Amino acid sequence: MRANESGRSVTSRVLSILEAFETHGPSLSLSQLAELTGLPVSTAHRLLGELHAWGALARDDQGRYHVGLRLWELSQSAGRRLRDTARPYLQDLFSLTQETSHIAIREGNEALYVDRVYSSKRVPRASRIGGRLPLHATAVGKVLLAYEEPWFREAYLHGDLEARTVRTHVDPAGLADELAQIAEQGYAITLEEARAGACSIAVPVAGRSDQVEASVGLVLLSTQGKTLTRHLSVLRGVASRIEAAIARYPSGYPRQRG
Amino acid sequence: MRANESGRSVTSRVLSILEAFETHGPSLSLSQLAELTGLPVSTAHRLLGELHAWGALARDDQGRYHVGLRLWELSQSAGRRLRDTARPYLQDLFSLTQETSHIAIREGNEALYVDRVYSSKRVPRASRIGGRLPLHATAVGKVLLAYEEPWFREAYLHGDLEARTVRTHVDPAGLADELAQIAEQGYAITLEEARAGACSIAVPVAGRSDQVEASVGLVLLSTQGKTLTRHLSVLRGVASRIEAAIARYPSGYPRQRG
DNA sequence: ACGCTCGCTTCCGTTGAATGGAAACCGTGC
DNA sequence: GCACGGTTTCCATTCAACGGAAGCGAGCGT
Repeated sequence: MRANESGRSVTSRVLSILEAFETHGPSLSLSQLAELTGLPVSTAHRLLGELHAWGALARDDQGRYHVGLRLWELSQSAGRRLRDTARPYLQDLFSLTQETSHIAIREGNEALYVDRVYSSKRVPRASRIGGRLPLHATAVGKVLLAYEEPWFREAYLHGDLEARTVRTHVDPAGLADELAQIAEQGYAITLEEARAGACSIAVPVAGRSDQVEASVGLVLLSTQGKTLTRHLSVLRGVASRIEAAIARYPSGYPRQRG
Repeated sequence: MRANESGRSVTSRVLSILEAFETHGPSLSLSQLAELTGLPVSTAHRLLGELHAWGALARDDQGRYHVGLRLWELSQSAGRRLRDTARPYLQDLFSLTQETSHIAIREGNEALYVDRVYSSKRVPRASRIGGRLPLHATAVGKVLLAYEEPWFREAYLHGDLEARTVRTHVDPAGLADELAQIAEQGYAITLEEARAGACSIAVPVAGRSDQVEASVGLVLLSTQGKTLTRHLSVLRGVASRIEAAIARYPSGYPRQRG
């Protein structure tokens, strides 16, 4: 191995290629990938060839690379149980309210959207399946934060609180009070904090150990910001159904370590 | 390198680990992975450690490995355009018919389900997002096959035609006639051929080059097998909307080479 | 039409990351 | 307490990986 990034494993190089699609995807050229990964072009070319042959990546007519469907298929098993459990109820929630419904879990400092039900009618595009948004800027995220352990919440509030819109709450003391209120009242509301024009209401979904494992919410146009709580009972009803289904998970399914 | 699988690259070893989850997932122990991949246990352990540290795999309290959410997030970009384009219309189709709707593309000899809209009401579970079923055993698959090039169709019909249920059509000559009729009438129907208790109707969705790129369909209980064609007009309407949306894709988006 | 540039592809002598058997460790069952 | 099976760690050996150089092809400007 030459001095160029000596000590770097092949696995780490391959994963750095995949990482480049996270940060700069969805379509990247060979040269871009070499630059983003710090690999010489010939090395990148060789590793990309193997990933492409297997189907982890695809290549278009212009020679640009994308994530391949095989990786999509393979990874459907991740989070599938929660998604499959929640989906019918998100669908019911959508049918009852005709508003975009979604469910998120906490991943690090962000809300990760594991599913979402919406239609061609007005869709304030605040979330996307597989997408992430900062906890403090979303209703589902505020719920997840409100029910987290105090040390985590305090560490989060001491971190860098990004203002996603001009309406995002970023004052730590103000957010702490808000989260305490959310824990008391059992729901969170955001008004154009994640995205201009969109407001949201969310409630917690408890897991098997009675800890809050996810949060389910609705997204509406900001014109309906004053009447969000009218959806509370149906949201809570749906959350209860999801919790009951989670409680019915087969025994012995362990919590993830990683 | 020792004689054990000499000449095998690190990348191919890593990919063989991921492949093990395709075929034997979703939860595998270290020893199982070593066996499935043909790697010595210590080699598997080392490579798994790297995949786990990055988030490609997760490990539970019992030390078993699963596909990690990071891979799921990363791979959402694969097929996203078709999924995001089709979803609102699948949702409309579901709202109008209250039946499970799905969309599939052809991947090799199978129908790959890229999206599906369903609810907690009666759901004949024939398909699953990211799942595959043989082309000849599904309505969407028959549509895709009917509009394929003759050489592909003939090669497919000369292959091994699996009987998924006792009702699956597996006679090559009979299937050839059926596919010709499907191409003429513009829709396909299956009656308990993919799964007992479920029947389905599907129509084609043309891509930009007027070739059939996908197929959209409905799944119903087999008790409604005699009245499937009453859904034809709404199915065709939805297919047209999806085609129009595909036609509006930004210019220069190349077909995949892959 | 031609020359230049840039990105991609292929080649191969050199070398250090990867190898995997052995030993140690750990948890479970008897 | 012991045996067993699975997991984890170590390290001497070696060959898969490296990446610079050269070649190729497409696109662009003159």
